[in-house]
Amino acid sequence: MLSGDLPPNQTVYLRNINEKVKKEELKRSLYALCSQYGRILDVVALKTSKLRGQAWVVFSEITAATNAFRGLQDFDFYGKRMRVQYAKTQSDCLAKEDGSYAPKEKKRKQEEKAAEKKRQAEEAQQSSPDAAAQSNGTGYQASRLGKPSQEPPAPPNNILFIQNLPAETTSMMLQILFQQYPGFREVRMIEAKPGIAFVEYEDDNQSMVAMQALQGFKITPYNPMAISYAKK
DNA sequence: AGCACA
Repeated sequence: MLSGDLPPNQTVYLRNINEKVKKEELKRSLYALCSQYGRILDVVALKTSKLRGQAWVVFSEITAATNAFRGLQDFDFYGKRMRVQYAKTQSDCLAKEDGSYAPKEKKRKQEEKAAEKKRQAEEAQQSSPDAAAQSNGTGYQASRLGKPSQEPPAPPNNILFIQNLPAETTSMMLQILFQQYPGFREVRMIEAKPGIAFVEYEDDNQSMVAMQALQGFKITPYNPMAISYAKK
């Protein structure tokens, strides 16, 4: 009897994750990696002593979870072989959808405290007169894809040029995605130029395969990546 | 290995 054979669940439980990865980066990398298998509703990761090295990824469809279960078994993630199981229970974000969510007694007090804190923070916001003016209301900056260029796109070659990446993107996150395709060599990012990256493959065919696979791929819900060939 | 929902 293997420990891993729980019944299928919309949520996959991941373990044997490199514990050095920071929580926010971990969530983003998992979001990026797991989005290949379907729409993700939530990623949960905690770094408490009992829960570090583990994460839950909640899919909108059980079939997506099943594909992730198969596709990511033993996936090399930050240098460790990730293990995938189905979650034992339903995720809260799904219970909230179908109305069956009942907060656990344990947490009630903490939540009340958090709500109180939030209220106070909002009050503080309102007393700052130009807080609203600093935001464009969309929650993120207008994307800077650069001026529509007159020049024709660069011809196919072994280096991909990636644009429209969210500012939080790290080269490790891109490596996790792009190294899944054969011939991967390296990711290069430029400190002074957020939102773009170069990904090199051994040859033109391999870069094309990766481009087709990841064109428009969303690392976060609002940033479909735009992949073209690098100018040489 | 460890199954949560900061």
